[in-house]
Amino acid sequence: MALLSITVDGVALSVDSEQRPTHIFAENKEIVVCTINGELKDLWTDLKDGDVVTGISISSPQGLSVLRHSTAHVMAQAVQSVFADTKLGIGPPITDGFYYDFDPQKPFNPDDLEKIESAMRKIVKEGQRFKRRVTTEKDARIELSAEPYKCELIGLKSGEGDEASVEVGGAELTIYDNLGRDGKPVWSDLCRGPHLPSTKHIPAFKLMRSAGAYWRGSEKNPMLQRIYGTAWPSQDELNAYLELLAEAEKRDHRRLGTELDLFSFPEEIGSGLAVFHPKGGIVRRAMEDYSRKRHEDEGYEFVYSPHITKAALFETSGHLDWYSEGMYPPMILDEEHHADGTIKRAGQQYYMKPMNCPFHNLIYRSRQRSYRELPLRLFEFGTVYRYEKSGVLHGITRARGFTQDDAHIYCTKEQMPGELDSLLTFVLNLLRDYGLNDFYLELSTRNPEKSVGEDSEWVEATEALRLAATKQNLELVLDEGGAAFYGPKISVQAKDAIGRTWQMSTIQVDFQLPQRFELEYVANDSTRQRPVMIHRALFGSIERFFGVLTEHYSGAFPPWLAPVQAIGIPVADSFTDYLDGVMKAMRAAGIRVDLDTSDDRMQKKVRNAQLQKIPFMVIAGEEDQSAGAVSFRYRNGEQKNGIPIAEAIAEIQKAVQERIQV
RNA sequence: GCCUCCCUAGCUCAGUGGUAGAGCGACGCACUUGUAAUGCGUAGGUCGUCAGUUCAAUCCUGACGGGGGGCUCCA
Repeated sequence: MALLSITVDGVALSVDSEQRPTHIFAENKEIVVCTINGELKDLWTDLKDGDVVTGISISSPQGLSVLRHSTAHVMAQAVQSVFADTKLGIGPPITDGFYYDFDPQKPFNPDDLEKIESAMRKIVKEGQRFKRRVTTEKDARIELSAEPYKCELIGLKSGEGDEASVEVGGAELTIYDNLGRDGKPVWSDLCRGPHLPSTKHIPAFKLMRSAGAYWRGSEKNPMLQRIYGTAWPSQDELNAYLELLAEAEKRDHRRLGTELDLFSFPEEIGSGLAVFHPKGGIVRRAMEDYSRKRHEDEGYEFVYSPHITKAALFETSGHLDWYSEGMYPPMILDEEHHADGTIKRAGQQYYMKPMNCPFHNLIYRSRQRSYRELPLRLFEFGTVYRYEKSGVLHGITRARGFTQDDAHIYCTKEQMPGELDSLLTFVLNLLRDYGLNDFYLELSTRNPEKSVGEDSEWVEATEALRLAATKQNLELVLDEGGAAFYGPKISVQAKDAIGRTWQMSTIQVDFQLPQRFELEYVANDSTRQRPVMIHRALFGSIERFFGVLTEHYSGAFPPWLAPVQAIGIPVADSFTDYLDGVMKAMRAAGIRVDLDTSDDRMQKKVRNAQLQKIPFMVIAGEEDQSAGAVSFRYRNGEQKNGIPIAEAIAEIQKAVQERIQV
């Protein structure tokens, strides 16, 4: 028997030539796949002399991907066993799980998912081995003649980067056979691999939902049925993941919006159009007031513009050419008709504004501008209307009418780097004030095929953005070619309390609009120059930011944002008058208070206040009254008794002023 | 826009081809209580809208409106 000299996890070993990684790592159940000479391979791969083998744990990022990809295969096998005549699409791993696209006779329903899941459990229990087999394009086409989508993929073998590469992206065209107990293939799928050694290595999985999805991601293609699933190295990790989802559902802003009486979407108004109730109104106003104050401090000037405009403005800006399908259709005014219905006099078209920048440009252009005025920073809480496709609406975070905290900065080329730098610092600090602390930045650069402007302009602006970003000491992710056609941008991504990422602020350089609006300033040498224009929004939309904060805080807003900052709860009715006096003093001190004078027992009042997530419960009974004091109960259940009234007021005021969470 | 599921009281949800029920909430009465639900009672619904099938529709079918989950999109 021949011996091979190989390196395993950095240690030189001699093994006999029959040995494969699965034998070498047999002791360590965590190892489910390996790299051989740097390439990710099955544990069943044949070894050669000199190979460098490294075991990959199921819990590592690569291991998780393989686990999830293999689980997708098991699901596909189960689907075809339960629903014969189902054609296969693709089935890659994704964050936290996997999906597989199918073309079934009938779309799946929730009962089907249960059937599929139990078929999967059977396959997992059988411990089918995943066996790699190299094939040729010709043979594969014959073998997969019943799988039209797979055949389409074979032709795309060289395709890189898209999800289909999981199937056919490797150097060789390969098929994975699942071997039954007798060692014979029970199911096969065109796939690049690698896979777990066997289906028995899938510790914990669950099917989540089915959904429609366009074949290969294009709406021009037929729609397939996608099933999403999740898979984890242990049942505990699966449970933790499911708990996270349950937690996310509990803090869903749409649910909290109803529970806390913040806002609603009356059907009568229309899809994607919200009304804010008094309590939501308080939160929103607190958000706006603080933002306004900070912008004032930062040298912004406040402007206002109308909600509708004649078409010409959006012709100048170009929006009617590019985005008219995203705009509400025009109102036609003053049109006159002949008796036969033909047009006697053409009307004027007015549009709802989908953005504010053209208006701000008109303000800039309303008179001659001097270099001494720059940078000119125009700010507006501008309400815009966009005809979003019905399927994309999502509560208050993706609506058809919303208000941007929109500003446009006009500056000289020389001022741009400094302006971007201070702007980014301002943005991040403001977001921190609202309680978001975990950020990364994304720099979107030019797509040469779809962009306007000079190379030198792009380079200059992109470098200025990059420099500003680098200074923040935050992770910077490059979004190559992801810029809008008119200029590069930085976006701030923020992580919320349960680790979800939200795209927040954007800072965008625009080479297009100053030109289209012929914006100019008079430079110190009397020449006319074109200013640089920077678009920026911190919240993006106030409504969306409201929704994000609601989910981030799970409705338990910090005192400065809370609709009711303190609620008075008498131990019994006889203390209501005393507490009313305390509440009046608090109100006079600028605190938003409520007094619970209902018939409920004190315990019930505490419960209600707790469910309303009110930061301070101010409780008073005999002991407090005789001491001229109150007792606090906080949202976390802690309490503090016998606080003199003045101290109680000071404590609340301090929390509000310092915008701390309690 | 596309696929799919859903719409019953203010909220959360049961239920049936013969015009409906619970819990919470609201309102009333009694009770007067020190940190997450006191008891009793009352009111509240043309079962999203409009058509169709049927002797009969909240239930079946269709269209429309609104919503959920995805896909595509997101200036």
